[in-house]
Amino acid sequence: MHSAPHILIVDDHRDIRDLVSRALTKEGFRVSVAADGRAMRKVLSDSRIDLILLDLMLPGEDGLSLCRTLRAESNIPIIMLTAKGDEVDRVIGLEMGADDYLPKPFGSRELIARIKAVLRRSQDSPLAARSSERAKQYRFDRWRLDVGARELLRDDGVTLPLSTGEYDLLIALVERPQRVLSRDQLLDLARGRAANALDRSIDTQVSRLRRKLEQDPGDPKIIKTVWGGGYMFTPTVSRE
Amino acid sequence: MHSAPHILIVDDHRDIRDLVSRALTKEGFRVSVAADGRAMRKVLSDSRIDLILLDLMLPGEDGLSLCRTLRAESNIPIIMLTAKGDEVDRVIGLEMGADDYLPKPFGSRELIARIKAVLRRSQDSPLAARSSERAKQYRFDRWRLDVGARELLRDDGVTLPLSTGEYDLLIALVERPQRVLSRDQLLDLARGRAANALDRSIDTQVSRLRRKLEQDPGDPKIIKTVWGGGYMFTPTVSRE
DNA sequence: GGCGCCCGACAAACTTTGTCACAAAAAACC
DNA sequence: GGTTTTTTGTGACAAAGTTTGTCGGGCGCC
Repeated sequence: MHSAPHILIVDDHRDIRDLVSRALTKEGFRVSVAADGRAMRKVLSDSRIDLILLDLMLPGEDGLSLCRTLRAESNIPIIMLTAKGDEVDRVIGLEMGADDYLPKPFGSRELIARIKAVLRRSQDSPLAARSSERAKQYRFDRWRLDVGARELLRDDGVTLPLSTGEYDLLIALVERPQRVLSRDQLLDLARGRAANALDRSIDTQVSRLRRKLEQDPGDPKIIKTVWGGGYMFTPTVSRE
Repeated sequence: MHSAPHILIVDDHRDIRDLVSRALTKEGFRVSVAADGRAMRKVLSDSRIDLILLDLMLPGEDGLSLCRTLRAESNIPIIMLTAKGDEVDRVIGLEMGADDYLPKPFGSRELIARIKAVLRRSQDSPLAARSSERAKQYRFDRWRLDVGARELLRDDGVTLPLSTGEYDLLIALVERPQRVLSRDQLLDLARGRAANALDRSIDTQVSRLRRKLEQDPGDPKIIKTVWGGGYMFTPTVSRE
């Protein structure tokens, strides 16, 4: 990936979030933050995260159980952070599926080195790590999107070929129906990169998708434009 | 083997992983690391490993039971590492099927010597190591791939001859259906070597495979291209 | 109703992939 | 042991896919 990886920091201490966030930003990463599990889930559904820094001690649901939940549904690499440096936590963290473990206090140099190491490792298996696994199908309007076969089927049986870019964008939309998604978000979700000022690539891709799946591309019913906001995927989607 | 062997280090101590990793890389090996059994299995499914360095003491599933499991399903050579230098472990390790045994602390010179010895030994009996896989068949689309006979059979009874390279690539794909595999991964899985910058050999081989097993090689349904990502084997595969 | 900004469309520039021809390497054959 | 045949890798070029630039029209705001 030639674009900056997107790191999510989950920690209830604002000072830590700010400190780490600044260090990572300076290093060129894109950074999001969350103070607890609920906020974490929100960020995960709004953007594509390449790695999570997860504090062990959190209010409400603690880091370990979050880690286990995350592992159950995705392969996003996790680095555990913890104040206690004892062996027990370390072992538990790795058992829960963390990819690495870093005891506080840590220096930013070390943190960055660890992050890069974990990212490098997880990139050896690039797309395998991305979408939640089991073969699925989505149904909406008169369409069926087969995730295993990367195919778009119309109710009358016709198979519409989708390019990789169209497919990735459609998945991002279909998995977040009835929500306004900004171009930035879509670019992040579908391509894993940030937008630069005059970025029209999402517009172009939406236009191509509409041409393929709208009955009247001039009056779109499925992917609607939200003026000044982005796009919204309006049909109800059923997962199978 | 004219290409660098790929060694997997399984140890929960980061410092050991890093140290050994550095020593082996300097020696010209390709290296992957894993902190526990889960990570180990992930690496094994994503790449072709020529030898495993397995720590006896691991969080969760311990080294001995991992060793036994590994032996049950593959013949990858294993060198056991252990902190306790007593005789008992050594005997147990070898009984579990390890190919060699190395007590910590060990020097990198000694480690490398043992690795080379084990690799040499396992290459002396290359086919013995391979054919112990019980004869299998894979079915997909209208094809049947007979692993024992290295034959590709179409439902109408026609046998399609496959070259060694085509066969190896097809096996790599068939064993990882519905997953995007990068060219690097495929090269590693099918040829056991790393890619150099302008490597088009996988493209060519995929093209040749498509010509043989797709109905319309111009619009492939079985091996799909993921633009910027690699290839994906889309049919559901059943093992017999 | 006019103004400025956002969006859609199209084309140009660029990147990635497919395939061909041929050379190199490996295997088979005599 | 040398020659023929088959298979595999490589570079070139065409085709497909994606991003960027530009322009005109439409939308909201005043």
